[in-house]
Amino acid sequence: MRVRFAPSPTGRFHIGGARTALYNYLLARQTGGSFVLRIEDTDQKRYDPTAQDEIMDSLRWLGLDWDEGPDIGGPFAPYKQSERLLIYHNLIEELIDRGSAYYCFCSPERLSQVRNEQQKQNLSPRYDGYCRSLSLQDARARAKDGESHVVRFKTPKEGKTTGIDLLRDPIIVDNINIDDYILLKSDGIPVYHMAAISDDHLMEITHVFRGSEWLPTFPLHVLIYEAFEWEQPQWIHLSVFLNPTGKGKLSKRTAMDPKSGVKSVYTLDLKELGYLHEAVNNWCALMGWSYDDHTEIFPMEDLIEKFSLDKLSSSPAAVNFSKLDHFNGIYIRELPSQELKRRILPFLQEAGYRVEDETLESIIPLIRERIHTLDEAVEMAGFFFQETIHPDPSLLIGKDMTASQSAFAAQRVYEVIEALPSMECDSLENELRNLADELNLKASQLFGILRIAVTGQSVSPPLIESMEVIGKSKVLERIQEAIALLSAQSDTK
RNA sequence: GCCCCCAUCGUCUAGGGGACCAGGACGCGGGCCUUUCAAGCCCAAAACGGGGGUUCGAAUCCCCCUGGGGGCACCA
Repeated sequence: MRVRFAPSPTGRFHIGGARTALYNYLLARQTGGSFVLRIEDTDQKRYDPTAQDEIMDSLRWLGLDWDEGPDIGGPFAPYKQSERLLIYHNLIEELIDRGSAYYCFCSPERLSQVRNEQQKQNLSPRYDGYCRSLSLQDARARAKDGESHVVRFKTPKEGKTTGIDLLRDPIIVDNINIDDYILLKSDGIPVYHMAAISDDHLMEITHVFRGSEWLPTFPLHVLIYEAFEWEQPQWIHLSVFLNPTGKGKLSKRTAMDPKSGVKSVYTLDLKELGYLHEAVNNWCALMGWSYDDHTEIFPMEDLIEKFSLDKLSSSPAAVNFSKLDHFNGIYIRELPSQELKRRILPFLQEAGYRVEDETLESIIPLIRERIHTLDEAVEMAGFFFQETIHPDPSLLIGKDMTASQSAFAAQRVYEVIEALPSMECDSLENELRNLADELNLKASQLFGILRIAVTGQSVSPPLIESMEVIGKSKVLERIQEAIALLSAQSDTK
């Protein structure tokens, strides 16, 4: 089995592409086949020189390594279409010789004029066949003379064409509805219809995954295969991703709207947002594919083992980022500590913290259940690394307490901790609970004051364990500061 | 306008004529646990778009309608 992922380097790499690449990869790895990366850069106008790197970086991040591609070569090199122009030219010559394609000298102006008139009459815009019956000899001569021209496919005017897609019923279209599409542009570069079809054949691709936006031109592609008398691959047209509401194709516009819940549609952004590639793969896989009526967690090995074409869905899927968050939380909780540490580190460093390995190591168990994305570690655990924190003074006042009562409690905590031989958390907790009893406070009242004093946050990792990590002197320092802040407040209660 | 595709809870989905007064998951609501927040556990609400057929029997098959999506470039 040979599959290929064939993106165009025209912009940023989005999650729809990630899913298509994933399915290709899964099939290749499951069957021991080959996964080919091919760059379809036949559009010189939309070409983005940074795009190929982003495609490859994204695939690498996701762990979707390819067996043949522009960077590593392979038996069917080159893998960039711009480097295969000669191949297409020869094939187009062959197609002309076979009577399935013809030169067309119509100017863009004439073409748009024809289109306009057709639209005015409510007809489908279609090439009117002006050059279709030019004598081949004359046309060749004109082309050789340098007259600007394209080459068009000579679509049969009668009959029907049937496309077989693995996910749906046969798609049968009247040939009269298929345009004489341009195969070769006047700049000598082929369009997708020519290049992709040729390469899939030449590279011996057995299964083609592509977006459902190709369904309308699917019959044309079948016709091209027939014209060359080539054997067709298995076709799988994947449905598009929809906006979270299920209305409209997922777009970067949606991602701009915070209400949509769409953090970004770009794969590499997801990495920056603190998502694990394991979760992204799992999430993508399940939009359009399912295994059974209850299994949802599929690490890559399981995906490779269990993926199957017959469980693919043909209906479009709305993306749901809260589900991604859910998956991400699960994978974060299951990641080995060393690995989680390694992945969180860059986010803390990015936030400007100097992170000692040992500190981070002891923090991991305190935060791993509390974060859904890696970047949340910054917010959750920043206080461990800050030299000083700046708690909101009003939050330092305990529940149903006055400022001076709170200050007194804090003072007593200070004394208790100062007297303690170590910050070992079992004994620390014991001491503090005893103190709460002694002060006639609920544990939650005392811990509340302390939490704000030590972490600066009303939501934090477990307090006692956090204090143990922060260390005695720094904890005492922060309590001291809290007492000062409390003493400066009047008892308004 | 023309062509093509799709249709089960808000969302992702299971379902392949009787096993379905439709199952799982996210989210939402409630509860338990609890030093906050999570995590975990438990409970609840929530769907077969409509109409015709076929059949003893339809979420499942067929047709129509509706809705949604995609396409109609010298883009992919």
